[in-house]
Amino acid sequence: MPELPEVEVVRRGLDRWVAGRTVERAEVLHPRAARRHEAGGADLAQRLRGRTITTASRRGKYLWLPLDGRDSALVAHLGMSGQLLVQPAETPDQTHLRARLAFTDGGRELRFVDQRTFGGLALDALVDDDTGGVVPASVAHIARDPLDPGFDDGEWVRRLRRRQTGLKRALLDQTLASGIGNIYADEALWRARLHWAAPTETIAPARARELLGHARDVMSSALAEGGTSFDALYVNVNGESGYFDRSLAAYGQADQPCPRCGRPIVREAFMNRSSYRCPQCQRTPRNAHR
DNA sequence: GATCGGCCCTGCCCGC
DNA sequence: TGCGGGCAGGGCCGAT
Repeated sequence: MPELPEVEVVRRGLDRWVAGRTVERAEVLHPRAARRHEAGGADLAQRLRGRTITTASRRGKYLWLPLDGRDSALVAHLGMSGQLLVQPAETPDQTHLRARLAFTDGGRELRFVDQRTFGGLALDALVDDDTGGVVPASVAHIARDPLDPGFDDGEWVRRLRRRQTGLKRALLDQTLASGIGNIYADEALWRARLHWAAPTETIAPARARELLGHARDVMSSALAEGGTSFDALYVNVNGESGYFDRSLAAYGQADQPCPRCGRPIVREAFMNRSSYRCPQCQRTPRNAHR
């Protein structure tokens, strides 16, 4: 899904449905699901047995479930197609079921389902990061996200302007600000009337702050609507989809009229993916970083 | 050190 | 109807 709003929807579901529960049995059904756990899937499953999940945390697109003792956590990343579902044990196995946790209370299972296997699970030590937070070691390089109360807007602007690249690359860089992916980058740039290739090094600080504000606003709005879903792949822990796709102005809107000026939105190749923009509102800058 | 392209996967949709 | 190519919301790794 999974950009910040969608991952936060999942985090809230996990906090409600699995916090306080003790793992009776864990199974890892596909090796790629545990490839970030160095000792492998069997080791991961064995180490989870008997551990109690205390809460559900998130930074950017990373989720983690701190375990009793609070010195380690089960880390999850959904990748492009991952789902964490809380379902009755009698629910038939999904085609792409990659891992399963059953709990001592005999209630609903936690399932990791992932078609494309870009996502994964790992057990990791919790460490202090350099911004005063406690995160899994494998997440320590990820910046705080714009919805995090500890996010430093001024520092983001300074670091952005030290980069020599295009605005969208910088928005997607999870070590600068986390949680923003292809959808919300395009939506924030559209709202700010900025081109994806506009240079980071010459953007006025006030314009940069504006762009950050739009990124924050668009992700907050998406979160309020349960996230963005184009199809059944992107769901909360109960398998339900969000509604924000109805509010997208640019992303995925090729040939549709720009909601501001009416010019057709264009799709352009970008980093082996796509970028969508309005050719009128988001003019190509002279010194673009292609 | 910073930046960027390639690549890891599966499935769906479209055009031929 | 069948097949091949392109594309999909991410991030790590290695080359430059």
